[in-house]
Order: sequence, then structure tokens, then C-alpha cells
Amino acid sequence: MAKLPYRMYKPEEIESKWQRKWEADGLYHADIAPDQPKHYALTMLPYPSGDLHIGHWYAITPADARARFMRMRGFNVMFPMGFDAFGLPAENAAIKNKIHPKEWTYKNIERMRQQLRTMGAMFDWRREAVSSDPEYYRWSQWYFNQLYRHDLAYRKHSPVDWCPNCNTTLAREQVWGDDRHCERCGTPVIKKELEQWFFRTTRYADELLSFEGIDWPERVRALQTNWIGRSEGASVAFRTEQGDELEIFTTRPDTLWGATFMVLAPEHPLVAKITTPAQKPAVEQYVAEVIRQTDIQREATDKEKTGVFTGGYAINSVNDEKIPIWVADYVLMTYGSGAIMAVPAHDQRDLEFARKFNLEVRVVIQPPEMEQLDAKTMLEAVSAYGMMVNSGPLTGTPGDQASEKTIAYLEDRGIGEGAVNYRLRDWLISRQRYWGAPIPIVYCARCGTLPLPDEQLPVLLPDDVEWLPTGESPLKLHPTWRFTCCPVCGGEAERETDTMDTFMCSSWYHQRYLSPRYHEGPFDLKEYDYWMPVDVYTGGVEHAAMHLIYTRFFHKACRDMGIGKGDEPMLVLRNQGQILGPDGQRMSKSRGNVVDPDKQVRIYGADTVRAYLMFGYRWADGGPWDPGNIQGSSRWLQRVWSTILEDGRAGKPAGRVLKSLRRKVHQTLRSVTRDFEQFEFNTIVSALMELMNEMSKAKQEGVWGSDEWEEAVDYYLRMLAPVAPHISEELWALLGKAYSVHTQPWPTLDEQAAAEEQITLVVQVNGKVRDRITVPADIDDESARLTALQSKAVMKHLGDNKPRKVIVVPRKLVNFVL
RNA sequence: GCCGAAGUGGCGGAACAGGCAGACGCGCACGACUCAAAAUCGUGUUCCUUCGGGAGUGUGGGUUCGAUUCCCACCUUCGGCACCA
Repeated sequence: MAKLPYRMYKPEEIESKWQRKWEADGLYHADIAPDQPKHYALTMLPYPSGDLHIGHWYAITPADARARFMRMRGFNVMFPMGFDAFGLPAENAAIKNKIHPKEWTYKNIERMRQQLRTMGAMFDWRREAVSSDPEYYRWSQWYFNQLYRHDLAYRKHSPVDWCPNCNTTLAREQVWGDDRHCERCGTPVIKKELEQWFFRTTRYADELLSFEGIDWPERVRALQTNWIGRSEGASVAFRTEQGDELEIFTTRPDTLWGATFMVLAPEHPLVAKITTPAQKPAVEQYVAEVIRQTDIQREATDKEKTGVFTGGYAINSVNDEKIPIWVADYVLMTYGSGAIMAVPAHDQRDLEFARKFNLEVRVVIQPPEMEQLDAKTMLEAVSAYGMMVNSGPLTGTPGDQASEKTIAYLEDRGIGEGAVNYRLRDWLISRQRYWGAPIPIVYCARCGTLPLPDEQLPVLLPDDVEWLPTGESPLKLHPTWRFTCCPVCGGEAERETDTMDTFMCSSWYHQRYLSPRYHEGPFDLKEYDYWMPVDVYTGGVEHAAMHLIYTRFFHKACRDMGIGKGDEPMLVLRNQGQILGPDGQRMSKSRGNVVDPDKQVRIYGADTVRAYLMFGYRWADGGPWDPGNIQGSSRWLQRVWSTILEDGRAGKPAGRVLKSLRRKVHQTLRSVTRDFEQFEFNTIVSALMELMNEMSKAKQEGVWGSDEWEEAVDYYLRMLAPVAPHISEELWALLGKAYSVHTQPWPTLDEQAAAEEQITLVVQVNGKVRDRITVPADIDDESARLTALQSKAVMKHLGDNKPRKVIVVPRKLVNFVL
């Protein structure tokens, strides 16, 4: 073996060198290869906030390592990167620093591109997409038109959530927490009545509940299921005394005969008509009070019930009974029909209301295991199913058929039908801000609301705009921009001046990566057919009820519009956790606990930072940054460097030593392969550390220069390559191996070499470990038992007793039971 | 209240199909090297112990020869939803 000149491991010298070479060589270019299986690995694209955060490294490094692993396993891997570049932070920063949002954004993108390069990730930069480029948002607008033409986009006047700090409306998904605050800035939202654009996500509510064919974490599935909030029941038509139909939704049609009053939401359109002159002042005052309240005050669950009698009555369709109609704020206009039938005996909220206002309580369900219910004394509503009582023709129906039979009864008589309700709302996409894709709609006094013809896209965002937020769309304040001519009649017309929610732009970015400079459509179908769907999608779980619902909706809509294919955009989803500051708190500039990745790279090198982020945490959990722990990863790579590069003493190692080295190498390969497949990154690094410890010991015993050593080093560098791409490439080159380690195939596992010849048999007496004996791996049960019996420790614990039972688990243990 | 995830040494964490709890790393202790320190290398490191052992994976039960792992009940933490009819 040739003697190598000894050198120190200096990551700062080798890392940028290889990064430049890889890029110059196009080593990570992903092109269609029809004969090769493809793998589309996607990591959520960052927002260009200014600086790359350690959180970006934490998210991207393992995704990159796994993409590299898949490539070595023979897949044609695409791992693209881009920027989600529209959005409020650009405007906020612009206001603060008096710099144009566009300038701020593109400066940041340039800076982050450079920082991303220092990670040594295998991005194919030719596929980069930036959502604020006209060539990108042209297609966001085109998609808007498609949705509009397919009746999946519509404009509606309605009460919407408004962030008074961001000065814009928000989608329901962007309002968070008990205090209903803005997802971006934390300010509590208020309600405004506005004319806004929506996407019909509710049309897909049912389909979005199915996760068939995709492997997504339980956490995300549960969250989305929860968010969509499907309830099954019936809608029933009641009538007012004046003859108006009053529809209600109930999940308990079997309690219909127990309805003793009705409640309307204060905003319900029939309130004014129903209210009698005598009750008018009280009702008007109550409604005015409720409207003045915020949603937070109004929706507090622990609040005492309030309400007012309208003076009007409704007819219960099942028994023609006349029941009073009340107005109360515990009924929400946004769910169901904004009206309920109240069944106080079987609904806690209705019971509280009834007791407070002395309304009738009537038992219509008797669960078999409960004592006879007494409407006069009951303190808690009984929501359990049970036999229907006092329910006219359905009296006596058992609980398990009650709802079903009632629905059939309603349908027979044409007074109601089985119905499903969802919590999910349509997606409000209008934003009264500047830095977004303009909604490509024109309003013409003669021709009405018109989407701009596709060939007139993109509707360019003007640069010369006063972007300071006023509550009005900045585009509306531009002196000329909004005036245009009607695409149909050519007369004077005005543009829509709102921009689109940036989640619209990020709903389809994985398509743009396929062909970011394609001019004929949002993507080149050739590329789509080869690469889609995304095989592995990784990113933060905070998007579970926003981006991850929107993008599924978008994909299904595309499928139905004949643009895309398949039911789901991303087959496998995995979420990483969050890296916190060393103090265990969320990193923030104001707390001063921000860990700067650039600085860590300067100190330790990118490979060490990568290795530590993979090694130090369960990826899905994350945790506090530990400035001490990273030392372990740094020392490890130093050891890898010196153990592989420094000449060893030539010796005559025992065959046993060589065999055991080979065994460890193949065992490591087995576990590293499995862990890559299962996204368990921390144990990949620990297995590689173990192997290095073993190799270092074996080297002391003289294996250096042997075939086994050569194989160990070769395998080691290939296994290390996805984790630490620079040091492995450098060592690969220094050993004279053919460029590049990253285009090598993944090593081949020799199961026989990995098999243990000798095993440690655990010997127990009464389930307690008393001895450990080394035996041949293929020992039969009887010999195992006899060998174990000879153990001194066993003899001592057995004494004169004869074991009642002996359990032998092949290759594992022998247990003597007394 | 409902849904979901998670509780293992001083710390991050490991244990793959019910079979050696604590791999790997940090920290710490001791030793080697050094005039010395750092770095590096080596050894030890769950707790208690009368040195025989005993206890131990959030708590209490259960199944089993045997449970971090399976079942039941509960506690705690985190995340989501919540007057949703």
C-alpha cells in the first residue's frame, strides 16, 4: 500500500473545494432516465427570511442524506430547492428598513442560496423555482383561472377574519389558538364583512378524509381529520308560523320528538321576520350586543348561556307541535344552518339554556342500563343512545337503530334527510397586501366578473407602489394599475386589486420544479409523467392543517380539471421536530438564543454540523441545541480521518480478528440501510461511530493493509457519504478511488459475513439473569440446556431443587423455572 | 371535554417480532503523554449494598417462565380542536 502524506483534517479547505467541483460537474443534475426507477425527494421550500437558520439545516440535512442514500441504491433521484418568496414578512421588513419588498426578497434569496450551498446538499439548482418570479406566478394565476372556470373559485360577501396588524384577511386555517390570533404575527383577529375570493375546499372534504394509499404520520392524519370535522346526522325542515322554512342540522335525529324550543344564531336572516313587535326591542338589543363581542368572548365555553325569546314559534315537523324560537349566541351562523332544534334532555348546552329560562325538558331517549330518566330533576343531559320513548310512531325503537329509523321516517315524509356537515370552511385566498400574485380578474360594468384570458398572463405586479399597509389593497391606491380594458367588450374595466394567499403559490411548487422554465404550461407533461408523484415529502408539522391540506386539495382539483394525475401528490410524509435554543426556548433574536449555522460551520465544518444534527436528536422530536454535544461528532470525524489515512503497523492478525472486523462491517451495513429506510437518522451515525471504534481497535491488532481492512474502508466511506459528503469524497480521492464516492452504488450486504458464529446465551433462573455463556450460534436446544446447567451460578441458584420447567429460546436464552 | 404524540442514567438518546435495559455520544472521575495546560489516547461511570446481592424504563394492576415492549386504569408534559348542534 502506498504511503500517503499525512495531513490534518481541515474541513474549511476541502468542503468548498468539493462543493465547487460537484457543481461544475453537474453531479446532482436529475434528468429523466426512462429505464431507471425514479425517486422524487422533496423538502419544504424555505421562505427567504434573510438568513439560513439552524432549523433549515435540521430539516434539510437528513432529507438530503436520505436522497443521497436512495441515489446510491440505484434510484434516479430528484432533490430540488426553491423559495416561497411572496408574503407579508417581505413587506414588514420593507416598511421597517425602507427597502422595496422585491429588493429585500431577492437579496435574501441570493444570500440563502450561498448559505444553502455550504451544506453540500445534492440540490439540482437548475430546477430552482421562486414563487415571486413572473414566470412562476404567471402559472399561479393560470391555476386561479382554471379553478374559476371549474367553479372551484368564487367571490362572496361574508364576515371574514381580519388581522388588524397585518391589515389583511386570513383563511380560517391561519387563525390559531383560543384567542384566535393571526398565525403570522400573533395579533388577535377581528371580524369584517368583505367581498372576498374563496377556493371550494369543502367540495373535497370527504375525499380529504381518506388517506388511502399514502403513508403519512398519524399525527398529521388525526389533525387533518379533526380539522375537516365531519359529522353525520340529518337535516330537517321546520316551519315558522309565517310559513317560512327553517332548516336545522342535527347529529341526533332520534331526539327530534324531544325538541322543546328552537334557537337561531343572532345573525340568522329570519330573526327579524320572526320577532314579534313586543319582543323587538329586546331582540334588537341582544343581537347588537352579541355583534359587538369578539369571537373569543362569544365562543368561550365556560360562559353562562344568554339569549332572548323572539316571540315567534315554529312547528316541529314530526309532531306538529308549536315550539318557541329563541335567539342565542351559542348557536353559530358559520356551522350547519345557523339554527338548531333544542333537546334539553339530551344535550347539555340545551339543558343549561332550558334551566336558565325555564323551558320545558322532555325525555325521549331511555338508555337501557340507566334508571328511568326524570325530566324535572335531571341535572345533566343524557347524550347516550337508548330506546326511543315519547316519540310518536317510533317509540320503542332500540338505540342502535334509532337514528337510522328516524332518518328513513323523515325521508318517507319528505321533511328531512340524512346529511353530513363539516367544520372545514372554504379557503379564503384574497389578501389586501402588495407582495403577492395579483388575482387575474377584471370587473367590467357591462360584462361582469371576468378572468383574464390565459395569453394575457401574467398580470404583473407593479414596482412603483406605496406598500405601506392601510387596510386597503396597495394595488388599489396605485394611480393607474387597476384601470384596464375589458377582455370581452374592450370597454373600461377595473382589475381585482387583492393578491393571492401565498399558500396558493406553495400548493403547486412541487410541479414547477419539474420544469421551472417551461412556457407552455405550469409544467412539462413529460417531466410530470416521469417524476410525479412526490415519493418522500419532509418538513415541519406546523403545516399540517394549512399547506398540507391545501396542497392535497390542489392536487385533487388538478386531477378533476384534467391537469394532473393521481389522487395524492405526496406518497410518504415525514415531519422533523424543532431545534430550540440552548435554553430550551424557541430561538428568537429578542431572547438572544439563536444558533447561527454559519458560525458552527466555520468552527467545525459542514460535515460535523450535518452529523450532529442527525445524531443528536430523534428527528421527529428535535430539542435544544447543545453546544457541548457537537464535540462528539467533531471528534468522530477527526478519528475517521486519522484512522483511515494514517498508516498502521503491518501485522499478522489472527483470522478471528479479520473475520470479526468483516462481520462488524456487514452488520453495520445492515443496520444503516434499515435505518435510512425508516428515517432513523440518529442510529445511522451511532452505528458508524461504533464501526469506527471497532476499526480503530482492529487496526491496533494489525489488520491494516489486509483485504478485510480495504473492504472496511471502502464500505465505510460509502456509508458515510450521505451523512458527511465532503470528508468522504476527500478520503475517497486520497485513497485513489474513482470519482465520485457519491455516484458509487450502495455496498452489498453479505449476510453470511454478518452472521454471528458465537452468541451469548443468557441464562436465567426464575426469569433473573444469573449467567451469560458463550456458545456456538447454531447450538441446539438440548445442548443449550445442558451447557447452561453446568454454569456455576446456575448450580448455586438451583441448589438441590429440580427445575419445574426449562424454557429455551434458540439463540437467545435458557430459563430454569423452579 | 374530544383527538393525537411522548414519559428510560447527571444530559441527548438506544434496545429491530415479548428475551442481556442504558448501545452511541456529551458530561464527570481516574490514568497515560506534557515542565505545564489544551488536544489526544486508555479505563470507569443507572442507583443502593453488609459485596452475597437487591432495586430499576411516569404510577397502579393484569397476561407471561420472562414486559421499556402486549392489555386495562390512571398521572404528567407537549401539540391540535372545542357552545360544531
